[in-house]
Amino acid sequence: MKYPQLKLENQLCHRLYMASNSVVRAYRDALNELELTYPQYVVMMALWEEDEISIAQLLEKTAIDGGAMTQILKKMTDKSLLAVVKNETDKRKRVVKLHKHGIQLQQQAANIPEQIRCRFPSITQQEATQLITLLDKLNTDLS
Amino acid sequence: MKYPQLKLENQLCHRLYMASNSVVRAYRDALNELELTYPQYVVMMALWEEDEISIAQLLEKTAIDGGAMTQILKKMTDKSLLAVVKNETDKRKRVVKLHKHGIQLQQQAANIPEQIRCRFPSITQQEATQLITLLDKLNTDLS
DNA sequence: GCCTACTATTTTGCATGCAAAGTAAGTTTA
DNA sequence: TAAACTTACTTTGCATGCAAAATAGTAGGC
Repeated sequence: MKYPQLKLENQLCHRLYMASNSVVRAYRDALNELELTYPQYVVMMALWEEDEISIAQLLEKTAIDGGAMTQILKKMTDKSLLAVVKNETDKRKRVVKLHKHGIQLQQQAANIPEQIRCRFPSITQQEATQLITLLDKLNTDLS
Repeated sequence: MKYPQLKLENQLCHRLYMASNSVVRAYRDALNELELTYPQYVVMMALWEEDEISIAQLLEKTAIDGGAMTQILKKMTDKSLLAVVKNETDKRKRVVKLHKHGIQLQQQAANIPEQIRCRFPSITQQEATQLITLLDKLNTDLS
């Protein structure tokens, strides 16, 4: 082959692409029970950590696309998981606030991380930590 | 926090989600010059390695969704990068074959890997290899 | 050869991811 | 203070990713 650097086998990025898709797919069954998609689950995790934050803060924490976030919050509002309320101080800003149902969902979600963890038994705890460290480096470079 | 396992900070999967999106975004400028999207580029890489393979083989190599692949090949056909031809032996199968333009594009793509590599300077070559190894493990577990 | 099962691919409907344009409100500048 | 910016979101149009159903076409079992 003329250009070995173009072989799929040598592409770190293609590995990431596959891994990300596989992982999100792996969540599907567990999340279906909560009637959440993966991005919606990420939004919930962000809000369980800190409720009543602005949409900008939510975008920052989740790294979800802004355009998509509008739609995601709309759907989650329809499901009564949360509400998006105006900020009187600065009317451009909007604050996201969990509803009762959204708060209660945390308990049902508590066992999901463990469930997913079982899906990649070949990865040791040390390797998982290593992966996180390396991906954080990558994400810092690309942000 | 009641459930530390739900903290975003502890989510390997969220790191993957961010990294995959960031990396695909990083390709955009370089790929725009070739008028390719990232999945389309992956298809090209697969075909540059081995031309005239069936759609099933292409799906296997690229890990792209089957439903999406139909659309992707349609667009690439419109751009005269390739053709999808019937297999006379087994009429269910279809074979993907690069056109002249698609073959020539490889040369223009040759410098893309290097360009992308420059976007994450914090990652050493050794760490990149390590990442690939770990992601392969993960992908094997999830496949 | 006929019916059933299986395979390869496409289609459909929904949920993002993304760039770019649009909107509304707050801030800065001349 | 009015025009020019900037901020915080929302909207739009396009390209997937995904599950599930629909379409051929092929292979097996009787």
